[in-house]
Amino acid sequence: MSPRTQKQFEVIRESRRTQILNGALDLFATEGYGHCSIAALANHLGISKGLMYNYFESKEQLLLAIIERGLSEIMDLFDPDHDGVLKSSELVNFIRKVFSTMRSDQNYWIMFIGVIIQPGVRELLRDKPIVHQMERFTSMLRDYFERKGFEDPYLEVLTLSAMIEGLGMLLIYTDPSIRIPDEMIQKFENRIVEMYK
Amino acid sequence: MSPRTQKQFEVIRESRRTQILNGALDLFATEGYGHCSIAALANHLGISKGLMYNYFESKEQLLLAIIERGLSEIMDLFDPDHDGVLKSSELVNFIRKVFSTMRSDQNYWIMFIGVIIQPGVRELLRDKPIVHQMERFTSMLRDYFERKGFEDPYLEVLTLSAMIEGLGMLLIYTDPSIRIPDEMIQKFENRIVEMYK
Amino acid sequence: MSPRTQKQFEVIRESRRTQILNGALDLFATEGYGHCSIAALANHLGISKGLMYNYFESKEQLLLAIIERGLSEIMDLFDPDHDGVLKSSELVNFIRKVFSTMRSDQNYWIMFIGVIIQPGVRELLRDKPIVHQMERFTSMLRDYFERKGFEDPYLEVLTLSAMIEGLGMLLIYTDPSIRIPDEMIQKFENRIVEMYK
Amino acid sequence: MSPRTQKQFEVIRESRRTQILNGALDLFATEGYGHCSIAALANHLGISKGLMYNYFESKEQLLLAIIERGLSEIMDLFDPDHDGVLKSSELVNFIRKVFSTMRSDQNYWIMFIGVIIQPGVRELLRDKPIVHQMERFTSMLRDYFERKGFEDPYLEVLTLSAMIEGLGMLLIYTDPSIRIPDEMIQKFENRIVEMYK
DNA sequence: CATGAATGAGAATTCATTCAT
DNA sequence: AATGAATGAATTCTCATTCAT
Repeated sequence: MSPRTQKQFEVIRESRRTQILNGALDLFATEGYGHCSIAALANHLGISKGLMYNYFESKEQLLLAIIERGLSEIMDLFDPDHDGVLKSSELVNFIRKVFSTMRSDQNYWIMFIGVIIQPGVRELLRDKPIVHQMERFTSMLRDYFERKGFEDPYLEVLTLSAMIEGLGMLLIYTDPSIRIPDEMIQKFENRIVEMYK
Repeated sequence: MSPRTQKQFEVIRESRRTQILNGALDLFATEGYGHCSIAALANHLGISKGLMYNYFESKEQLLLAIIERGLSEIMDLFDPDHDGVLKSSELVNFIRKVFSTMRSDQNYWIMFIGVIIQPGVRELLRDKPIVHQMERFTSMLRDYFERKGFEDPYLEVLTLSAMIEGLGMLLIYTDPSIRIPDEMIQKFENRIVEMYK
Repeated sequence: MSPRTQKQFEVIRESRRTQILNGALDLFATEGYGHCSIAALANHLGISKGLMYNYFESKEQLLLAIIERGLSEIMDLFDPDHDGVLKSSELVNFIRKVFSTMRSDQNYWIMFIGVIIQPGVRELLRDKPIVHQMERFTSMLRDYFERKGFEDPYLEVLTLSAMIEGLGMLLIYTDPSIRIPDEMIQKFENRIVEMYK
Repeated sequence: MSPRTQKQFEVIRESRRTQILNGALDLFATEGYGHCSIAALANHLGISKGLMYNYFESKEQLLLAIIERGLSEIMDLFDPDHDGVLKSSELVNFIRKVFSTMRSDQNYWIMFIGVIIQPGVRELLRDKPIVHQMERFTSMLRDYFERKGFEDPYLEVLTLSAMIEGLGMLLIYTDPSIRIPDEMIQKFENRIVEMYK
């Protein structure tokens, strides 16, 4: 009967926030951000429409939160010891993890890519801390290729990034009925690892 | 003022259709398909809302027409002599043209990719003739790599496709203020040409 | 069967606009701006909800348009020959007309006063041409009292304005069951006319 | 830490109630009753939304309490010895106090007038004791003018009331940048006092 | 062929109020 | 007494589409 403590409220908020974030990712990924209404989201989550606005300012801010969290998760796969220097094993590990994630969470990637290239989304992201982390990603990669003795490190950054992104795209719009076989993805992954390990 | 002939009507219709298609691509690319209303489109084109429906069944069908035309244009870069066999010079030409288009029409690519990965769009495209052409593209490429003696032709199809798509993605979401330099894109292009010519 | 001309469309728009303006004034006055929904307004007018947005950007802009039109009408009672100089007969006429309007359109005044003193409304009105006209009103009145030889013309502007406004207020919140008798309003009106004719 | 006595509880409740009343007046006056949410109010007060409902049945009842308190305060300026008879000095005092309050608490008047003329508010007030007090105010004033030998006492009630209300209105909607000078208000006040002292 | 007024089905959002703790 | 998460009804606003002219 005693009132909830500050702590209790925080726990409730945090878990609810996560629940909404996950549910929204789910729905946005399968139905598309544009076609998914707040009503549908609330329904999917079993909560009221209003509650979402208790946690996020708008549908757009909710999307932004999803993107930020997603990018953070990718960045966390990178430079796990946070020493600012990329080791060969760390890069290999990163590549392997990214590929396995792409294989297992395709809907996630569809939504993710579909969303981050929307006009307007980049503007929303600008000045978010996550963007600076991504720049750090690029520069660490460049240093790595420099140390490895590649002739044009930046070209390699470009090549590696493009190959990863590109496979993501292929996975997305290749017709499900003629799915790219998993062992082919493995080969592709191995090729990249061989090139840059 | 003699009445227009059948022929004249067709010319008028065709040019109007093209005008709408171009204007819609413009606007969808810069504003995003979802954020762009028919009213805004009509305004942008200097025509009435009703007229659009005179040429396209719905906003969705308009989008579809844009995509089909876009894919056709890409396919037309390919196998120009339509003999079903890809020559080395044809492939090189194709790669060069794709890259130069990507450099000059970035908004087009942003919209294009943003649109084709929307959930629902792939369903719309299914069974459209253009999709069969794209499958033809893949199989011709595979044949080409086979003739060239590559160990795993399909892996090369994957690699080439991924590298092109991937660069497209990078161009799209790289912050404009730190644009990828054109000579770097050239180097990347050259690398691909060297790999597969 | 021929398409409507530009002129025809203008006629339609103007008459519709007026209809909406009148209906909204009606409803805002009797129900109160805050308690009157767009749905109720559309219903009252026998039009769709959406149509109102075809004519006014928002509920707030509709309100603004009502106020502007209302103020214009009052200003039009003033200085009818537009020579910038107020004649005694013109002032008397103005006072008489204002009082008769207040008597006959009480709901209008209730809404009008209720609305123009809302926080935020003054900001909306700022820079509208009508405000400049109102300043012209004050300065013409002051000139008039100066010519008439009043010791402190501005004090008379204040007194006259306050008496008119004040009666408006009294009419508004006096309990309808003990209505101020019309002949009392007449006496009040005569007193003002005597003071300033 | 002995348990609080009944008395202590009452003191706490009363001070909380006053705090809420003052804060609500503040916010309603500056933001407008309609635009001010309970959440905003709670935030402004540093209390929870729920607590407000512990003291007032609803937002509407809170508004009513503010109005009643405000009217009471004005009435208390009147007939201070509660003998039911208005003395000349009492009337002068009343006028002086009303004017000084209007000068110092303009936001209060803006909200107050803005609120009491809302459609629906008069209905809320009906049958409240405060309304009877206001009628008593009118009748005492009338008696006063009768004793003073005015030809038409009710006309003077009307005139005095209108002049006070009217100045209130002028203060409210006169553009702040061209504020009515305080000495002009003084002159206006003196004029009224001279008329009716 | 061309127009734009009109519709109406939803969409996002707000917010007074409740209630478990 | 006090909290704030949760609700849900109401509200503003959007926009693809129709249709009379």
